[in-house]
Amino acid sequence: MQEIFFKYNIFLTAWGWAGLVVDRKGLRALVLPEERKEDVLLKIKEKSRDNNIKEENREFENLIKKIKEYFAGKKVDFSDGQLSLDNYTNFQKKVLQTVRKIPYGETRSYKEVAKAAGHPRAYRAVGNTMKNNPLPLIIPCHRVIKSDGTLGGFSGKEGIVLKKRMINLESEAAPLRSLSLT
DNA sequence: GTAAGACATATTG
DNA sequence: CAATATGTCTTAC
Repeated sequence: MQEIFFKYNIFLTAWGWAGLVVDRKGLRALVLPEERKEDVLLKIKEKSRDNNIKEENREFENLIKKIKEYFAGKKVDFSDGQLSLDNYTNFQKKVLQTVRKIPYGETRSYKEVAKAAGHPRAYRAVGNTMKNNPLPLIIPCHRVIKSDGTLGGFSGKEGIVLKKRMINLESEAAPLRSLSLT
């Protein structure tokens, strides 16, 4: 009586093909835009462990629309909606929830996140959690950078470019910047 | 101002 | 026990 547990959808954004996975509890995983659609599917299968996975074309239109708007440069808020985070430890949940509250166009350091999550010295463990973040963008781990102002990591070497691009996108879209950049 | 190294540090598998 | 998407500090360009 196992029904389908995972549903996924792949769609085209201004930055490339992106994908998402949903289970009963809520949004479970998200794949950031890539050039090739088949690579997105591959990542989705990884994240779903290939189990009971089914393509679904109608259910997530609202969320997909928001994601498309985001990559088109619109200021979008993802801080509502049900997430599926049961597999994670308490520490990881706290960190992920903390990061989720970072507003559009702003950044926090790993250290600040650690402190806000109630573990002031666990900044390095915060990095570990970011690496395993199943929901980039929704949980805006791209807004978490190093204390010295440099970017830190983002899913491999290629990923850094994307992180920078996303921060850039948000800084251009956010109109209320009193400071000009150097 | 940048680069490299040492050491501290928390959490996970 | 080892690994890590960090933080500070020190030293040497």
